Amino acid sequence: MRALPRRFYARGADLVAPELLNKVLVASDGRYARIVEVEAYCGRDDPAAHSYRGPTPRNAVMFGAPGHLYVYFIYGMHWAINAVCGDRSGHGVLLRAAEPLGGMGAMAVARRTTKPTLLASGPGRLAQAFGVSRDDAGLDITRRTSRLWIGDDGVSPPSDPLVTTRIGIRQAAERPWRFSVPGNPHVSKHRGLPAATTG
DNA sequence: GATAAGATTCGCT
DNA sequence: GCGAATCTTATCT
Repeated sequence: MRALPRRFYARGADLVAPELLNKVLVASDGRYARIVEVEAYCGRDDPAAHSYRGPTPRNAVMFGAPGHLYVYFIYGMHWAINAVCGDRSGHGVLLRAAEPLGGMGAMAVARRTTKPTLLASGPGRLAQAFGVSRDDAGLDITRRTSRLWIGDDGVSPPSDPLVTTRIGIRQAAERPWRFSVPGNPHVSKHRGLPAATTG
């Protein structure tokens, strides 16, 4: 499996996000899973983005080179994983859910459940399944030598991704920036509103 | 230095 | 469906 090149990430998060569907998140210990649900956060154009008000110590990595990992801690108990996108402009794609393909034993231990659809269906669950924490902030996900990276195993993104509004935000909640693989049972159960279609 | 809110999950009803 | 758990960060004073 090849790693996605840095130029893949060097576009707006809203463009990168749907193309990350069906790509594979790989950990160096053998855990890997197919990405089935993502959300785009578009920097200074996006009131819901952590980077909306400019660089801070927490979000600094989002204003660095694309193809790195932005990791944050939320609600006092959950970690979340983002791929930094764009051109040092604060863009990122939140990885919300994945379908486990390998290393499910380690994921089950980390998650304290063996049910496949509970291993990585949700941003907090996905991070926990992969053992992600502050230590992984800033990882270069374009390199196969990194503890975590994103690869392409030849499966194309869906030609008709399900496009809805994002989950759990209050600002700019109406923007159609959540993308998922239609019908995949590992997509998180939260309901976004259907995005307006162009016909 | 204090406070409020947060890109969530889980268990109980 | 609802609320607790739990702590970091940003934004005040």
